[in-house]
Amino acid sequence: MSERQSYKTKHREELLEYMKSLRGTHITASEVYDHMASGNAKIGKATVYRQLEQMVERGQVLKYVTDPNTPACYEYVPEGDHCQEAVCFHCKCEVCGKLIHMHCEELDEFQAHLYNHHQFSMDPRRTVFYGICGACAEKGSGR
Amino acid sequence: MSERQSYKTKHREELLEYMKSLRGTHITASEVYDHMASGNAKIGKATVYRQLEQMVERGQVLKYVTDPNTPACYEYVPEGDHCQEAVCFHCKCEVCGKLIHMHCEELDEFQAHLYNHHQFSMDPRRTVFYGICGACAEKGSGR
DNA sequence: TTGCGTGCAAAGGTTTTGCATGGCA
DNA sequence: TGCCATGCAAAACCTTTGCACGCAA
Repeated sequence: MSERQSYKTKHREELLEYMKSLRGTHITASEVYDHMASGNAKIGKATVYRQLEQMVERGQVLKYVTDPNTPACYEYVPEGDHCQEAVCFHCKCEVCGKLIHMHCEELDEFQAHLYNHHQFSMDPRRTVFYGICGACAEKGSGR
Repeated sequence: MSERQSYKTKHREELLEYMKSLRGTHITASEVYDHMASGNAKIGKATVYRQLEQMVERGQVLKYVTDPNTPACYEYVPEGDHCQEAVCFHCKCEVCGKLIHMHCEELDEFQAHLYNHHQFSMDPRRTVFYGICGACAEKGSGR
């Protein structure tokens, strides 16, 4: 299986640069598109999707899918962090739909526990915790 | 937070019965719809989606989402495995597709941590941990 | 010159929703 | 009687695709 050729274009660089600048956060394709449109460099929506897809294939960017009817989120993977290093976890609020970033020791510990006691290697890049975020819980309680 | 009422209808029973019969396998909403249509009981597509959604809310069925452009998959959770009292979590092996049920203290603690420190109430009925099970990891290591 | 990259608009496919009607309790 | 369930079709949504042109190598 031969890798497909790829050219180094201005758009590719700009997009990757933007993704890098968001280090530690995720973003949807639409948001990327909007951002690029608001700047001086206007990039078509299809191109955004195509470039993002390529970045995912190269492992430069992670893609999170939560629901079929919700836009996918993309996140830049810092150079050194490739593979197992500390990756972010995500929580998805079922009320407001927000995808929340998370990074904490307890999670790492729990992951280790899963591996040591249950022989299960959880993949944080695929796993999303569903539930209700604090803000929505507050509003909802007064329902 | 009050649970919403729900009636016991013929369609609900038939759908749940069908999901049960698929024990150990997942299926898409469309496939469920097609199956029901081929039988004598014709059930509307919207109803299939709505019932499946309710089953997910009750923890009777798990929902898997892979890609935004791919239909979601549903899988029945065997009775014995979803315990009423203690909450049950699920791990899904991405290699063999096996659904693993578990509940352990560490998990409960982690859930509590999420709530206390991140104000996030995780819903174990909707959350699925993706990863690789012990058996597959062993086989895979010789890759 | 070759073949990937790009833009636009249209297509594609799944899931949701509106609304009137039917059925459970 | 009061709600929930259902069906149908239309709507909504994100994402992909077709095609002609531009640009990297």
